Amino acid sequence: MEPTILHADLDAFYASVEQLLDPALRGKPIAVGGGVVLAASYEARAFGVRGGMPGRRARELCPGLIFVGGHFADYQRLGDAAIKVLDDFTPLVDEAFADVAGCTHLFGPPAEIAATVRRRVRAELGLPISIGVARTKHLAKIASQVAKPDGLVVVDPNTELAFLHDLPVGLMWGVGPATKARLAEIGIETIGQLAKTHSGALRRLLGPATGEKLASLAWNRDPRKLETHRRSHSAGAQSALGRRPAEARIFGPVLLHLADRVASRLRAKSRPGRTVTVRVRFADLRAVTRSLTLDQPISATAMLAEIAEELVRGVLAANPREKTISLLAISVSQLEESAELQLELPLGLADEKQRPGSRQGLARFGADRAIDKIRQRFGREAVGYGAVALEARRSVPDAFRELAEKEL
DNA sequence: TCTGGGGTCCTAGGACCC
DNA sequence: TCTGGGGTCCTAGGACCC
Repeated sequence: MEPTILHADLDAFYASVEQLLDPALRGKPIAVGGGVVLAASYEARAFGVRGGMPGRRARELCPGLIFVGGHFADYQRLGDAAIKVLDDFTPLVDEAFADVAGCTHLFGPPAEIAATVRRRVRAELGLPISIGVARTKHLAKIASQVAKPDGLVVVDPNTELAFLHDLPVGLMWGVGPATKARLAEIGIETIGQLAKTHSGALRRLLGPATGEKLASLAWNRDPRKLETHRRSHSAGAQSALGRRPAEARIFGPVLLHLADRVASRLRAKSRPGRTVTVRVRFADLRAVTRSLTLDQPISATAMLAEIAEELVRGVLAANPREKTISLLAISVSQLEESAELQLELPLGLADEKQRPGSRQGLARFGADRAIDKIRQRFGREAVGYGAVALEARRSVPDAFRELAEKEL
């Protein structure tokens, strides 16, 4: 069987865009971000600079490092444009994967299609992109990592295991820092060593699900298909706060802003949810979550904010020694597939704690609808809750947040 | 002057029902 | 009355991915 699955990955994406926009940055070590590195150019990576690293640490590693602000709208535009190039070949596109099995009669063998995609992205967008081609998603993904930077790797179906087994386990799907460390403890560094380990031992070491999954991935027996229409199961928002007192005057406005972000997305897609989860991170980065599942789904901003605030108060009451918070998050899950107008009414609170009178409920529903409409016409910033107080403290622009949002 | 933001999946214990 | 088992839902925490 021919390898027909492509995985395309833009190299050091944000950093490459910055070097595209400003030729003076080309060939130089740059980092996108400030307090934390969101992306580093290959020149910076050579010094050990990595995404997610505190800016200060990055500067220590690479004294000449240039920080750039971040053109988030351009990342969005160019990322979409790259996916669009894949779309020109096949409708079977799932994130950065594409299955070209059905279009080789039009465009030639997969390797040729991959080469064309790379040429076009370079010519039309000015960006380097690496592509892996294989029979399975997992192998294609690994091949694209091996192809970096700016390369193409096609995995011959006859030598799949030979290709896979020489590589480090860290390249596998599902192997992050924790699993990698656990495997290292029993002497496993390569995918080949993992493959030769008894699956019972893996299950005991990593749990039944992870053990089973890694064993099947290591033997390339993971027939996962491309999914073109996945729906989200949750929607959330979070905000890092630095170090702030754990007081209502601080967390109240933040929660209102987060609730607004989440609830307006739920309303836009008519997908209210039943479970509200908050996450509170303390000064020492220890995080605690607390959740509540309602009888009825909700998508009203004020309702979500009130429930979230109750949950946060519960967390703080249970951790009386914590006086400082460093992050707050709200997530809504158990999303309903469809929402009639009825369900939008905030009558969902199951218990006696706070059931808003129906007049108040209707008024709030009207307020949400009015805000949604104004934003549709004039943009997100035109009107909102508590946004003014937050503007100065926000560590990351909303444009960056929107980049990470998935379609609900 | 230590660590961004939006998601998914897995695990494990307890409640509750049959 | 005591004991056993399975299924489902909820909650909390952790690991991982993009």
